[in-house]
Amino acid sequence: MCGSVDSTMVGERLSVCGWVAKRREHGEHLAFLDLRDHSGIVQAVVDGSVDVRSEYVLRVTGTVSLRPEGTLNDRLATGDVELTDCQVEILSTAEPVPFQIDERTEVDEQVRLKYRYLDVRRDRMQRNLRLRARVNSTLRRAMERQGFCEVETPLLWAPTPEGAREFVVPSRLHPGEFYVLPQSPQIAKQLLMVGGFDRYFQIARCLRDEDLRADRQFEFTQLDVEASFVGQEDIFAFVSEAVLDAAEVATDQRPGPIATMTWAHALDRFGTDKPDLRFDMELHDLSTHFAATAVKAFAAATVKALRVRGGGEFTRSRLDALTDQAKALGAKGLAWFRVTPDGLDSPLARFLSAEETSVVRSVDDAQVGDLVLIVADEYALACKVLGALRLTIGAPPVSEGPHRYVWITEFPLFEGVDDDGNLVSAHHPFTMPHLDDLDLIDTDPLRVRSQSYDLVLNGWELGSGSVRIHRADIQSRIFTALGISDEEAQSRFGFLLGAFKYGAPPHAGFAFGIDRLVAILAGEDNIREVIAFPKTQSGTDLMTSAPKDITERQRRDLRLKFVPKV
RNA sequence: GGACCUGUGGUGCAGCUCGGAGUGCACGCCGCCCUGUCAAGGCGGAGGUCGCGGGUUCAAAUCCCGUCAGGUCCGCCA
Repeated sequence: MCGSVDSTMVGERLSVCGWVAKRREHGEHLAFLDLRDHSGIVQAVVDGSVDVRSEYVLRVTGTVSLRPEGTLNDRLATGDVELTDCQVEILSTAEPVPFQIDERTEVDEQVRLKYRYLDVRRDRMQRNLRLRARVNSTLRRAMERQGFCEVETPLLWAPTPEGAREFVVPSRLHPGEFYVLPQSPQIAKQLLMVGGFDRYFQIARCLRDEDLRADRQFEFTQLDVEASFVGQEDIFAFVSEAVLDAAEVATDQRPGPIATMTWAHALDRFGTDKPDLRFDMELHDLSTHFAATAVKAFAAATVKALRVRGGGEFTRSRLDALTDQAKALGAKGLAWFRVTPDGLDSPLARFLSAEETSVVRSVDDAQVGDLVLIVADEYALACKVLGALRLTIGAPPVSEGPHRYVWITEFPLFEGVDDDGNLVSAHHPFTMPHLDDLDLIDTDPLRVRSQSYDLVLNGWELGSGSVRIHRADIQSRIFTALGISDEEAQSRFGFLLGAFKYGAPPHAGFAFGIDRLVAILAGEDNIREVIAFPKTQSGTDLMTSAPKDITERQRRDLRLKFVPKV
């Protein structure tokens, strides 16, 4: 390979294949070719008459030689040698490429995606995709070492109208009926538990027809895990082992044990269930100090504050931008206070009582030159808004700083109520409630904690899991709470409930997004950078032009008719 | 469904506030020169629907409206 030619091979006659990265001509009798493959670049010395251009594919047969004194290139791994007396065989010619296959200029992503096969020829994508391959194999080995068995599950599954929107696949043999592509192998893996595969895993493709984001594609890959006769702590141990192995492979450093934090703490201290722990800036609750305030802006259930070190320097326009962000997230406004030697500098300062001034003045040990931001609102909204401002102000780029993993535990079982007044599962309907909270299901359901958990890395949710319900009586109480009748439960999940009648072991599991893990390990802030052929934000593929029309014949077979939007 | 940012030779940018001839820079491409370069160098050259449509104006890359594409985010993602 190009990159592995070195001085130990001097004198050897060898053939290397690769692409012409660069040609440097020096007249009739001398030219240098940089021959590139994924391993690196090697220089071949050829006659000036050799007519090759950038990105031609060559087989160069030459003698490995030490470069003459004074011509070594220490910026090239193979810079002390070169190939001489070369025979050049052109395996393929190439037209000028739409962008250069090097790292010198950032190319617009639209162009990169259209010519993705050229983009992946570049070093960045080579590195990222090869890192991903190593992470995959590391995860697989870690799971096998821990006694897990890899089982594949179907891509063509039955519709379960619950949760994420599914991709639908029309059936040819059963016109008018449909398969769906799985949002995750959730139910399949629980059936495998019933089937006696007490330790299952799979590197599984999941598909969700929801809007795309920097960290979300229609199709993504999860390390999917489920085990019987185990609890939350066991799952943490299994998954931590795999994740830390992968991190070690990627960074040559094994992170320490992964800490845990309850959902309630994460929300309270960081304003989110996926805290970025690379920096401190915690939220502080001032509600009790403002319980009887005369300041209208602070008359709310919750008053939360964030101290910004050095934020006294923020310009008025930056404060306005933060205020706009707060409002966009639903806050009525954003109160800011500059801490100065003379007290608080703020439009609201003169309305505060002496005691309130002193509370604000000393939030989180604020010093002169700091800024204090305050949001007063319902608890959840105040947390969400200040949590977002915390990230805007303090979060380093994804590619910077340490990797801070954390387990978030004790999520609420229900996250709210839908339009019909029924409770909605926070995770999924098979999540085991916290056993201490069973009695709250009927009396105060929103306070029921669940035995579910997330794994978070640098503010990104890597994945989630839970202890599952294996007892019919508890499952039935949950369905009742969710407003799912017996009949409905039977028609939606009948095969699972049926399976549970024949000896369901207690089980628990987890699944995390490999795309997201690899992106962060690669220092990328976007999972498209670790996916060979990703979709755009509007779900198109700029290379293949998918989605596209199908043929009349295909439509006929499927008995599909397109109804235009009116 | 919504907010914001971006769109100028093949690529990356500048030009846009404050309208005045498609102006400039770097890379690439083509031709010629060059026997030790490696971001090679020198000389010359080609290459444009300023995303698209409309409007304002004597005049639009520039201002206004609409639209398309890409991105970031909100909603959405059990």
